[in-house]
Amino acid sequence: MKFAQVAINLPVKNIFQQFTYKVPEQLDFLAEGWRVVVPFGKQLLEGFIVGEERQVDMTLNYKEIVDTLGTEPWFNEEMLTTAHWMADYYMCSLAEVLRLFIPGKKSIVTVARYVASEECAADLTNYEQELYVYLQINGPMLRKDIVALEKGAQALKGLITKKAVCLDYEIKQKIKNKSINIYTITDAGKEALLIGNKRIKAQMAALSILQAGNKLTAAEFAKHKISPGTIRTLVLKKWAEKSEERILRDSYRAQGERKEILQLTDEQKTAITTIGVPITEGKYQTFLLQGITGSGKTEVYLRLAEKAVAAGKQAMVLVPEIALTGQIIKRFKSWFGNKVAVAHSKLSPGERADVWQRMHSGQADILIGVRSAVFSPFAHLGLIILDEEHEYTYKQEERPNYHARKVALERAELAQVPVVLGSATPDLESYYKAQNNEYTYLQLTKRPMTGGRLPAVEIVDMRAELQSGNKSVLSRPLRKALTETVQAGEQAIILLNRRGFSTFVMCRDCGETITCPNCAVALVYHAKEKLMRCHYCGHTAPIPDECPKCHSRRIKFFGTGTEKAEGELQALGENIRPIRMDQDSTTAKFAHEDILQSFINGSYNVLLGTQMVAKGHDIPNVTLVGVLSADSQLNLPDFRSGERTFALLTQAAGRAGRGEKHGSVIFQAYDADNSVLKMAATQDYAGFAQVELEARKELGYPPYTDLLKITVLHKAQNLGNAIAQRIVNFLEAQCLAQKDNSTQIMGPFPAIVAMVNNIYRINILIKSTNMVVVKQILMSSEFKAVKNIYFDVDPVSVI
DNA sequence: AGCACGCCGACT
DNA sequence: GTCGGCGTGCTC
Repeated sequence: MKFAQVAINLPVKNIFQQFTYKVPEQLDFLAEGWRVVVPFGKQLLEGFIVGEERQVDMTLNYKEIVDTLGTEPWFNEEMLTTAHWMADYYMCSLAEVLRLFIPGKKSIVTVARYVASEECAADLTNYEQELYVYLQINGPMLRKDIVALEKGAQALKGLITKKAVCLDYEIKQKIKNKSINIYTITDAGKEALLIGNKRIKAQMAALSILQAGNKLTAAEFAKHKISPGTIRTLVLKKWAEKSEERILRDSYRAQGERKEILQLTDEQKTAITTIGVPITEGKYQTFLLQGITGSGKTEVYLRLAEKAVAAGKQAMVLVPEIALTGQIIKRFKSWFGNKVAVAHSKLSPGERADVWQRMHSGQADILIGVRSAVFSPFAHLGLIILDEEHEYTYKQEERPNYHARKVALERAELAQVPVVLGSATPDLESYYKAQNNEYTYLQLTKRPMTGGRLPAVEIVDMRAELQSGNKSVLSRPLRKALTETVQAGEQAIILLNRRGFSTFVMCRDCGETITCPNCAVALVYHAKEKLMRCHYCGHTAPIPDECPKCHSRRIKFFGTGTEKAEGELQALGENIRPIRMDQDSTTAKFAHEDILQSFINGSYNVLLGTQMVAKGHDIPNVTLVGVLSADSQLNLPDFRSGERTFALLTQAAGRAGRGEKHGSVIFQAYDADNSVLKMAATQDYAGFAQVELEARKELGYPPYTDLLKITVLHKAQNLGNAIAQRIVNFLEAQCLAQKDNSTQIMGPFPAIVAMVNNIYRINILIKSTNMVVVKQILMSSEFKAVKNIYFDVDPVSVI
């Protein structure tokens, strides 16, 4: 390779091209997939070699690759192909995508300093001369320090043009490998041990331990009461050898538990056998595993992973959120011990690098991780599992707006491995594909524990409650059920649907609400901090005692937050001991686990919180689940609001009656006749899917079309609108020119939250059955690199 | 991202 | 007339 195409590791969206670099002779082993250090402009940056450049323009003066990062290529062919596909599909640059495949955003930091050149032929001005001498005396200086000097910027500019200074780079590897000294016995040592020597007892003891233990660390020697001095002597005598070994940090190491082998149902056995075939054969095939809550999907995952491991392969297990996945991690750890690596967003770049290194080197067999784990390197990938595949946390809401499921499927096809998509309430797109035999559909319909009994669900009409004089957030049936549950020594979960439950302030006389001055949203009342806060920009304001508009003192607090609900629960009686779990109470790393633990051990008997109480965990003593305002999300103007509500309610309901006892569920709603609620109450997924799919077909929404959301951000509303309108006009003209009637352009219209931090947000929504062409049109237009324009391919939310 | 270039307002 | 504001464009 004489010349290489290099993608530069820069977090910018407007560099779409690759750059050509000369490969110096001493680095002629370089090939595709290597990470390198290259000069770029005035800086040294990390680059990714993505190919060989054969058509070189000899009139150009190419720069040379400076150094390598690592001792082998980081990207294999499968990763590079996935990256190319992603850049194309998600409308971004290759470099932007490649960055996702490396742990940490930057791998190197370069510090550039100006050095006075050895000789200086040109005439210098007084200031230049002064700086030149200053540099000679004080040594290399940072640009910012020179500029801080009097007339520094001017003098520096002069010296640069007169070639009297040059840049000196210091490259720092950002990720420090944590390593440890390891001692091994040498042949000479073995011999010495064989001969023996009574006068050096400690050394002989150390040698025999070494011979038995093979590799030992200083800490392990200490356990055997062998001092560091003795070890040093052994190394000096060449009886032992010191080497460095990288230690791979693992924050989940402690979670070891007993391996539990559960009895499998026939359905589970069928699923395991069916999916086992492509695992052993090494073939790409996608399975949709739909299992009702409590039907033992995790057990299936474990057996499948075991099959993969038995075949000498690795498994990637993706989960929506690590905090809600304690159970899965525990079970995998109990089965596979330290062969399990866990990757989540709270890992430091170093820790994440270690986890990925374990997968890359094949030291670990199983990777459990969130969205970003889909980019981990694997030595020999054999299986991909996506748990709760319908969850929207798999979609990245920032650039590049990828969906981990989509990426996983792509990688799986390239690596020829099977994918298992598991869910109780599959994403309608996945379900649709399963219906059309694109995916293999497998079902788990029975609960092994309670013989398939699902909880009884009651829908309570809150309007009727209000009419009969109950102003509380708790309906009478729910109060009654709560009292009975705690009296029976059982536990309850109360889910507050966040939306519609934040407390806002409104004037009773003029109807004015207190809104954020920077964003187009109402401020939320926080009782604990005694202030109003904006949930978008963090702006805070004091609690008003009069209306800012009409100065009326008749101000009312609307809505009910978790805090208020907690108060009402406590008022029910002293038998009720509620604990709250929401964003505010779970900021610490394991606070979530702690709260759950104290609920499980019975210190509290009512768990109250937002969406997170509905997910993941399995508490046998919970027999009652109440959902306050079950329908609040249904009113959002988003075509997926029905699907979201159905999934949430089904999951929440599934928390009741996980143990021996039968569970009951209460949905409180203002629109009690809503068909989505009714179908969620009877857990009728197939019925819901049929109705919903028909509606999607009618309205031209996924899975019948593809969506692309374009957002324009601008501090001036009219200018933003003008840009958006230009995009729409351009697209309409292009579609007309290409006689494309498979594309529908909607908008521009202001986003639901029309302004955040004083920046207006204007949306355009494109529905198309021919999205590839639409993307091509946009990517060859002037709009592709404009910084205020954002493309979101397959948006999760269209509002 | 950095950094240079370039075009307009407030100062020695 | 010069310093320096940040809008724009380029980096093999």
